[in-house]
Amino acid sequence: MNPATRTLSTAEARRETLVESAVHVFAERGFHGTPTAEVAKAAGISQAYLFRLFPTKTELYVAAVERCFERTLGVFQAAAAAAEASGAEVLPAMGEAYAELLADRDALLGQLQAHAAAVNDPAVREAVRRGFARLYEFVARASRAGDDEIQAWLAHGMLLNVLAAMDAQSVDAPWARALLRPRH
Amino acid sequence: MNPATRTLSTAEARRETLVESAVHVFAERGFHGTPTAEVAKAAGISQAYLFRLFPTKTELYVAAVERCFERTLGVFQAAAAAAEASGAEVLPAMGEAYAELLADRDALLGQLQAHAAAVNDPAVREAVRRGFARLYEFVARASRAGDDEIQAWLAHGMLLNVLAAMDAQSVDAPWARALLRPRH
DNA sequence: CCAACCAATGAGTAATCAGTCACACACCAC
DNA sequence: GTGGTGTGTGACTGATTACTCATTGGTTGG
Repeated sequence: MNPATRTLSTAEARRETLVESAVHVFAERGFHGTPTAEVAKAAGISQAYLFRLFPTKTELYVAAVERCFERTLGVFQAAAAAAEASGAEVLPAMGEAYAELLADRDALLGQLQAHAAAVNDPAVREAVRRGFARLYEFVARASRAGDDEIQAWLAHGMLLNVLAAMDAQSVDAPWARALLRPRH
Repeated sequence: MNPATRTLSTAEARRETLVESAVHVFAERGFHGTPTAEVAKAAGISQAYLFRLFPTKTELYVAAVERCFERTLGVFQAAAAAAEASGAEVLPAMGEAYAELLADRDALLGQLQAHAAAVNDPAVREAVRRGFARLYEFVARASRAGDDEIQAWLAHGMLLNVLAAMDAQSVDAPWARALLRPRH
């Protein structure tokens, strides 16, 4: 039967929506704080089927973490391409692209949660390292900036992650205003 | 009886060792990943007594997060005082003090876990905001640096947190070497 | 049409968790 | 010593969790 008129999805399509739902749900409460039942519910499938698609919670989580990094990388790739097309500086353009991620929240908070989970889970730690490596290598190649500049740029990104986690945008205090201020 | 020869501790002393143990244990696996029984065991008390000293797990966790920030702040205060005494620049001296925290790991990873837990727990979020505010205000006052400089300095700290979480020090790759390199 | 395959689930289960409670023992003032 | 106060625990409990299994029913090639 034509896949478009099927009532059953293919396992691959289900896996795809499951991972997207997982990114969203894990972003709020993290690996340990989010029950698999909740991820299944968000994806519109039964908990039993979740475990058929991903044999363990950790494997699903790793897939979600990888998706987070892919989405982040995608945003920066698009920003870099746009900057090169218009002849603008690549690194500042990618910095401004962070605003898109801040609006989304999922990719940013998902990374933050992944960093926390990486501390004592080897599989997550490997996934985070791979994601970081790809991000660094892309930025280094696309921006042609020096190591110091890239380091400072990535550090600023990590600061934005943390400020997003504590919702600094809704704090009216000097420290919040100073730290959220865009660099010039 | 002389407190030194008591076999029972005072509740206050127990609370103190409990919080210190909590900082250590929560640093590895975070709020949701760490059972209260494990914290009690690390502190050498029963789980029942833990709940007498702190009525909920969240209250204990908030106390541990506050302790993390106090320890971090203490390290920077000491570094700033030493720098002023020797006439050195304050901000770089505090940056080098990060090495002490990296060796300890508890305070650094504790903060990282707190950032993750802050996303959906209002009490933790408030504690993290308070800690961040105090840290920022101390650095601003002690270093007399401009907002941009402080922002970059704190951002670099957040990057070090993340690199500690993924144990980048034991990764032999260009990205790890580049990001761990001290700024000049 | 049918047989083999695959998507999908309801209803579990054993383990773990935060939090409770009744009770034991140490300390100290009198 | 005795009684009152504070320290400390073993033994629970009800809820939640990751994960399983038997089964149903849609889909497809021949």
